[in-house]
Order: sequence, then C-alpha cells, then structure tokens
Amino acid sequence: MQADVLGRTFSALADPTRRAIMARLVLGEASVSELAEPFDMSLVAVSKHLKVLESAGLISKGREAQWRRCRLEAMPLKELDDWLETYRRFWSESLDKLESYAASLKQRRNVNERDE
Amino acid sequence: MQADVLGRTFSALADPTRRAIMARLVLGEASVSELAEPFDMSLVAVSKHLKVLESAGLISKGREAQWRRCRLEAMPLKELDDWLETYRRFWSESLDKLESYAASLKQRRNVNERDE
DNA sequence: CCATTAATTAACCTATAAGTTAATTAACTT
DNA sequence: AAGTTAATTAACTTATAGGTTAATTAATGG
Repeated sequence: MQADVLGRTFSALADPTRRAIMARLVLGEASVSELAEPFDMSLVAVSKHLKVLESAGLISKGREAQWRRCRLEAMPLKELDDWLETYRRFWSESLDKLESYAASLKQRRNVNERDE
Repeated sequence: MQADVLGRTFSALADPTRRAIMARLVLGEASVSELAEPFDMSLVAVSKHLKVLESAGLISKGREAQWRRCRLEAMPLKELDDWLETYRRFWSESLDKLESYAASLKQRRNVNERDE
C-alpha cells in the first residue's frame, strides 16, 4: 500500500465508484447502504471502497445506532489542489498558445473575407 | 486498466516515482535515461512508468536520434483541476470553521487577560 | 560491418486491488 | 429471548501493478 498521503489520495480517487461516492457525499451525509444503493455490486464491496476513502482521510464515519453516517472530508483534496499549484502555469501556457492560435485563425479569416 | 481519462490520471499520479518524474519535467524536457538517473531501479522500470504517464496523456515523447525527449503535458492536470472545482467550497468551509475557531480562542484569551 | 548507446519488448515473479459468498458483530424491535 | 437490519470481517479468486533479467530494436560512430 501507499505510505504517502498524496499517493493514497490519488489512488483512492482513481476508482470511478469511489469518485461517484464522493460526488454523492457533496449532496450531504449518507449511510453505507444508502451509498451502496446505486451500484451494481455487493454491500461488502462498497463497504471496502468506503474503507479506502476513509483511510485516505477523504471521508469520516460517525455511528448512530446501527448506521454509520459517512461525510466528506476535504482536506486531502485541498492538498491535492496545493500539489497542482506547481503545474498550473503549464496549462495556462498551453491555453495561451491555443488562444493565440485561435486569434491567428480569426485574423486569416478576416484577410480572406477582404479578398472576396 | 482504467477506461476513463480521469481515472487514468489519478492512477498515474498515485505512484511517487511518477510524481517525481512529473516534478522533474517541470524543469524542462529530458531523455528516458536522464529521468531514470535519480531512481534506484532499472531503466526498464522507469521506461514502464513513462509509458503509464504517456498513456494518461501526462507526458509526450519526441524522437531525436536514439533519444526520446519527454515533455510534460498539462491538459489532464487541468481536467483534474476542473474535477476539484466541485469540492473547493468544502475546504474553504472547513478553513472558515478553523478561522472562526481560532478567532474564538483569541477572544477567550483576551477575556482571560482582562481578568488578570 | 561491428561495437556502443538508448530504449523497448518479452517473460517472469510477487504483492495487492477489487470483487465474491459466508460468517460474525452489534444495535434495534417485538 | 428471538428476530431483523446494518455493517464488518474472514476466506477466497482473479486481474493487474510494479518490479526483475534477458533479448531485441534502432540509431550513431569508428
């Protein structure tokens, strides 16, 4: 398994089922069976997914009678966002390139129009 | 393997070696053996890591004589950033909570000071 | 043409991720 | 006390990730 926090976050979010669970939890807290309902897999499987999310710190569970209420915990996502910081200039650079390319296309079109 | 783009991005970045390679490529393009140099593993292993990054679209390779120059490609990271958008309010919320907690601590300290 | 350098492909090993079913724990309900 | 509901743990299967060494491909340089 992954030792580093970031690695665990990335690897937890690599699974589409787990990302769907995260998306669901944006809407509010939910029990394990509520979370499991939309998926075509056993409750056990979902329970394991939740454990992965929990040990990555992406969710927490509170107990109420026989239910576990799961809630989203965002701090690991914030760390992910911080990690991205180093790379932001790269996509703004390529967006700049795209933009200037688009501008040059437009320019060319205008020239052609003048020719007609 | 992962079908979805986002899943591939997350899973590519889950590995610390691959994140280190990404960090190196921020500094500029590099050949496979240059990239492999800092790591205590075979060139083959690094080559495989590069293939994972490449099929996630996170790097590209150009050929020059017998060298492959690897460069960072940021678009998948931008998609990751977009994915994060949904969750941003969550950590600002918890930062707000932290902030107001800190404020209340400060408040209490001031009260105590007045008592002394 | 042959040797060297850069990188990939092939074949293999081992650990782990993601699922299954069956059994167990724990709390509520009657 | 017995039954029901919620969830976890245990035991198992299968596929894949990440590493190894040996063999192969491809370009350069004597």
